[in-house]
Amino acid sequence: MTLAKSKPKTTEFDLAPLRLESFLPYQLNHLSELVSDALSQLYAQEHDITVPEWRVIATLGQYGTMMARDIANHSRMNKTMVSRAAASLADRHLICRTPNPNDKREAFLTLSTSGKVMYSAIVPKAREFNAALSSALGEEERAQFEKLINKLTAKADEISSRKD
Amino acid sequence: MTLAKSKPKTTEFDLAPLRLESFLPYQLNHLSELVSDALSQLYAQEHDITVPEWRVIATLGQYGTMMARDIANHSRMNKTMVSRAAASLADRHLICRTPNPNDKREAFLTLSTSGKVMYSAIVPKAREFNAALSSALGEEERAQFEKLINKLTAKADEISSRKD
DNA sequence: CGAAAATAGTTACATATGAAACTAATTTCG
DNA sequence: CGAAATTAGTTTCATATGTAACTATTTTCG
Repeated sequence: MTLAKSKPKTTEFDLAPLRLESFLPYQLNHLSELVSDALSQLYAQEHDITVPEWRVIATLGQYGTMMARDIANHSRMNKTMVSRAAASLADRHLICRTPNPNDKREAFLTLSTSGKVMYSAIVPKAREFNAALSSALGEEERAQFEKLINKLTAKADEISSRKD
Repeated sequence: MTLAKSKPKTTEFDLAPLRLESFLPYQLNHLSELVSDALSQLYAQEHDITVPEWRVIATLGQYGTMMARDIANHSRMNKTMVSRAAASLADRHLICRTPNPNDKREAFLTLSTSGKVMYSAIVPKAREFNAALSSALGEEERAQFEKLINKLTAKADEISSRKD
C-alpha cells in the first residue's frame, strides 16, 4: 500500500456540498418568510383581508389617489393581482374607484372612509411589530442593516436587469 | 381668522402614513424576492426543475440520505410539497427511494447518479451568483450582515413561536 | 383623417399551493 | 394481546397565482 491514494474510494461529489444555512439567498428567504407570515397575521386574522389586498391598501394609504397601474408598479404586483384585489376591496367598500373622465380606460383609486379606518387600525400594529423585530438590533445596528440591505437590493436589481 | 386652527380642514389620517420603502418587512420581502427570482432562473431555465424540486435536491445534496419528513423539517416545506417534488424527481430518476425495511411507512431518499450530476452542475452557479450578489458588500460588511440577519431571524422565530 | 399600435384593466385558463382527509404502518398502553 | 392513538406519506379539494387572451379606449403617424 505504498501507492499514492490518487482516488478516494467513494467520493459523493467532486465538490463541497452547498451549506444552505450559510447561503445568503437561503438566509434571506428564511427571514423574509418568517417576517411576512408573522406580519400578515396582524391584518389577515382580524381584518379579513388577503396579502394582495393589504398591499393595495398600504400603497393607497401611503400615496393617496392612484391608478391601478401605479399600484402595480409601486408594489411590484402584476396587474392581474391588483385588478383582483381592487375589485374585492371595492366590493367591500374599502376603496373607491372613480373613472377618469379624460381617459375612460383608467380609474382613480383611493381609500374609502372605512378603508382609512382599517388602515389606521393596522398601521400602528405594523409599527409595533416592526419595533419588536428591530429590538433584536441596537440603534447602530439597525442603521447599518438598512444600509447593507439597500446595497444588496441595488446589486440584485442590477443582476436581474442584466439578465432580461 | 384669529382663532386657533384646532382642526385642519382635511386630515387624511390621524396618523402618519406608513412609509413602505423604509419598513423593514417590506425591504426584506423586496430583496428576498429579487434574489429568489434571479437564483431560480439558474436552475429552472437550464435544468427544468421547479423551486420545490431544487429545495429537495439541495437538501439531499447537503445531507445525503434523508426521509421525506426530514427534508420537510429542514427546508421548511410542508410534507405535501415534499411528497410531490420527490415523486416528480423519482419519476425522472433524479432521486432514489429505498423503502425502510424496518418501517414500511417511510423511505430513504437520496440523489441518484444523475441527480448528483445535476447538483454538481448547479452548485457552482449558485456560488457564483452568491458571490456576485455579495460583491455589493465589503468583506467586513458581509460578516456584519450575516450577524444581523441571524439576530433578526432569532427574534422573528421568537415572535412567531409566541403567537402559535 | 383613420388604420395600426399601444395602453388600462378584466377575464379565462392552466398551474401551484396548502389544509384536510385519507391509507398504511407502527407504537402506546389498558 | 389488541384497541386506540400516532406517524409517514399520498391524494383530494378548494384557493391562489401568473400568463396570455381579450375588451375598451386612446395615441401614433402615414
